[in-house]
Amino acid sequence: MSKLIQISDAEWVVMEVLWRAGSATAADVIAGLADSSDWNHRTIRTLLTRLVDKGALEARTAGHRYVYRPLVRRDKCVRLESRTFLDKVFGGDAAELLLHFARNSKITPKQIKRLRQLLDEKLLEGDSSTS
Amino acid sequence: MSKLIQISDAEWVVMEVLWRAGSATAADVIAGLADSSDWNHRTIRTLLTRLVDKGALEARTAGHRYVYRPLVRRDKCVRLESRTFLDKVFGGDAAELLLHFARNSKITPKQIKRLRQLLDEKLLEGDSSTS
DNA sequence: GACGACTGCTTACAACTGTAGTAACATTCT
DNA sequence: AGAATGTTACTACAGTTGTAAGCAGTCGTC
Repeated sequence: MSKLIQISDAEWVVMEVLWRAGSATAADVIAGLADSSDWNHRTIRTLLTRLVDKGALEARTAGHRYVYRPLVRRDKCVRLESRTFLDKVFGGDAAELLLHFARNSKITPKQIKRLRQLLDEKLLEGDSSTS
Repeated sequence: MSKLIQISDAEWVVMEVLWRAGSATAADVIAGLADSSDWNHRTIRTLLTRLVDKGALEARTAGHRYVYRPLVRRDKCVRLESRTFLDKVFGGDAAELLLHFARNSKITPKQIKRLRQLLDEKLLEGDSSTS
């Protein structure tokens, strides 16, 4: 029922700014991306408009300009993207995906331990004991 | 230097058949997808042609038709897709990605153990001891 | 040997993407 | 007030994607 919004790569970059900021004007977003991208400000405005069209953002009039605000939660989008990727590349097999990234990624010992801990918890959950 | 080939979702499905089969005619691929998809055979032929154009497949003439064969290795493509996805959605932070999938995926205890084992090995590798 | 099935070649076409440019009005600076 | 700047609305344009259709040659069958 809830809208499935397809956010393109370039749009995603813009969304990240909005997700972090909560809300922002076009100028804010442009400023926020000034360092990390070399997009023309027109490009960013176009992306904002498209995101509004898609329903990913709302554009609330404030004076003679808009304040944009996300209408979709980041984690929801992450989940959707993740699912799509998982299905496409790993045929839906999450364990395969995890093995792939565990093997091929640089992660610190600290992160490894954190991850192992999470896996341990997951093993326990699976047990019959805990309610 | 080696070509970076962008394989779309639909094309990926076709590639999977070819990666599994090693080589196949259009008819073979169409047959192979008959169950899992309801694409028109023309669609599949189009995808094959595009994949040849992209350099992902070679089309070797055999009689009056083609035998297709992958020119790119699956694991190379998996790596590329993975990298792209990782950068887009998790800002390149593999540990974040791993945590996400470890949390949100259904994986069997067996798979969890396998994964934990791999992480353990990775911890050891990281040590100063092994050459 | 004519006919229908199969094959490749060419074309279609709209939606989505990346990447802007123009027009027109608002605002701000001098 | 006039000029420079900012802002939205509309337009552009080629490349990719999903999803085929039409045409023409080939092959196997009746």
